[in-house]
Amino acid sequence: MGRAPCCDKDNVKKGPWCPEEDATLKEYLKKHGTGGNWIALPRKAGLKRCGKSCRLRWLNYLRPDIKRGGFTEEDDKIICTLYGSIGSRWSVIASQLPGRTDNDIKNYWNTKLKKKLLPGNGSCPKSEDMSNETTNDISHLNLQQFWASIPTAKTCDSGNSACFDTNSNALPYTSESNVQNYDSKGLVPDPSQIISRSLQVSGFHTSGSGSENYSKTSSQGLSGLSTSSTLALENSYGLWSGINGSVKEDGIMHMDFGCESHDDEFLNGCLGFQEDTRELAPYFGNSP
DNA sequence: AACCCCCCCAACCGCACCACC
DNA sequence: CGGTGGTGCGGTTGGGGGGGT
Repeated sequence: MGRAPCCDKDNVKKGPWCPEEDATLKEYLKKHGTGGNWIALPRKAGLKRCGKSCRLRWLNYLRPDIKRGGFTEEDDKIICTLYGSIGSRWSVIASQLPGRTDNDIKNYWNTKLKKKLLPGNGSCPKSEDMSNETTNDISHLNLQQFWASIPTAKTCDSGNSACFDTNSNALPYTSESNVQNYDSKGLVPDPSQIISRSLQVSGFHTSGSGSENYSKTSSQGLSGLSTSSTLALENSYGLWSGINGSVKEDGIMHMDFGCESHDDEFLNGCLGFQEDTRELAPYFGNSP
């Protein structure tokens, strides 16, 4: 038996909002706020709308600080980079673009950016474009917020390490095969390639000998770093922009973010593919 | 001018998660 | 600890507008 609907669907208006409804909702929220209950809000405000609909209308359209249209190249890059890292987690991506809504970004991606990413089309920031900007400079992003959004860690059976359950969408790294098309600096030309069960990363520069690696779990925060933990990104795409890296004796591929931290050195981290856990692991620690 | 097609985006839907009891 | 209600999120849809013929 399914759960009860959130509202009486027969008695709520659906479809486009009229200016009067917008005004009513705005006026009510201005006077009373949400009162912590969107479900009850339309009744109190005298609107024949579902609470969810009111919430959506406010968040995506009526909110005063909203920014509409006019995506810049910089916005494109941020969206592309984050989509490559975390997939379609629009709310997280939106959190990096003040004034943008997840719905707006989702629409923008589906109608514009996705097309740019198709092979042979690309004007979305590709490897060459982005490599001109030293390394992938995403230092302006709120990385603490970004990583905090990644799902809760679970323990996995690889010694004392913790890994993140990716619900099958982890990058399919396998140790037994090794032919894939990741570019050290740019987009994977066709995301569907990631489905193949092999991986080869090329074009990395050599770095110094290994040092202790650090990683974080989403519940730890950057201050609670521990050794030997791994993190699998919940995504199915590879989009590595300007990342440098190297494979070292320990079987871990160390990939330098090139991120600069505003407040703490840990953000000079690296990404690693760890053989024993078969997980993509971003390590936060001193770059090797 | 009329028709058609395509694109954009606002809005809906259903599910997952979380807090509370 | 399980049930319930509210919230948040991502996928999808469909109406409307604009451009092309």
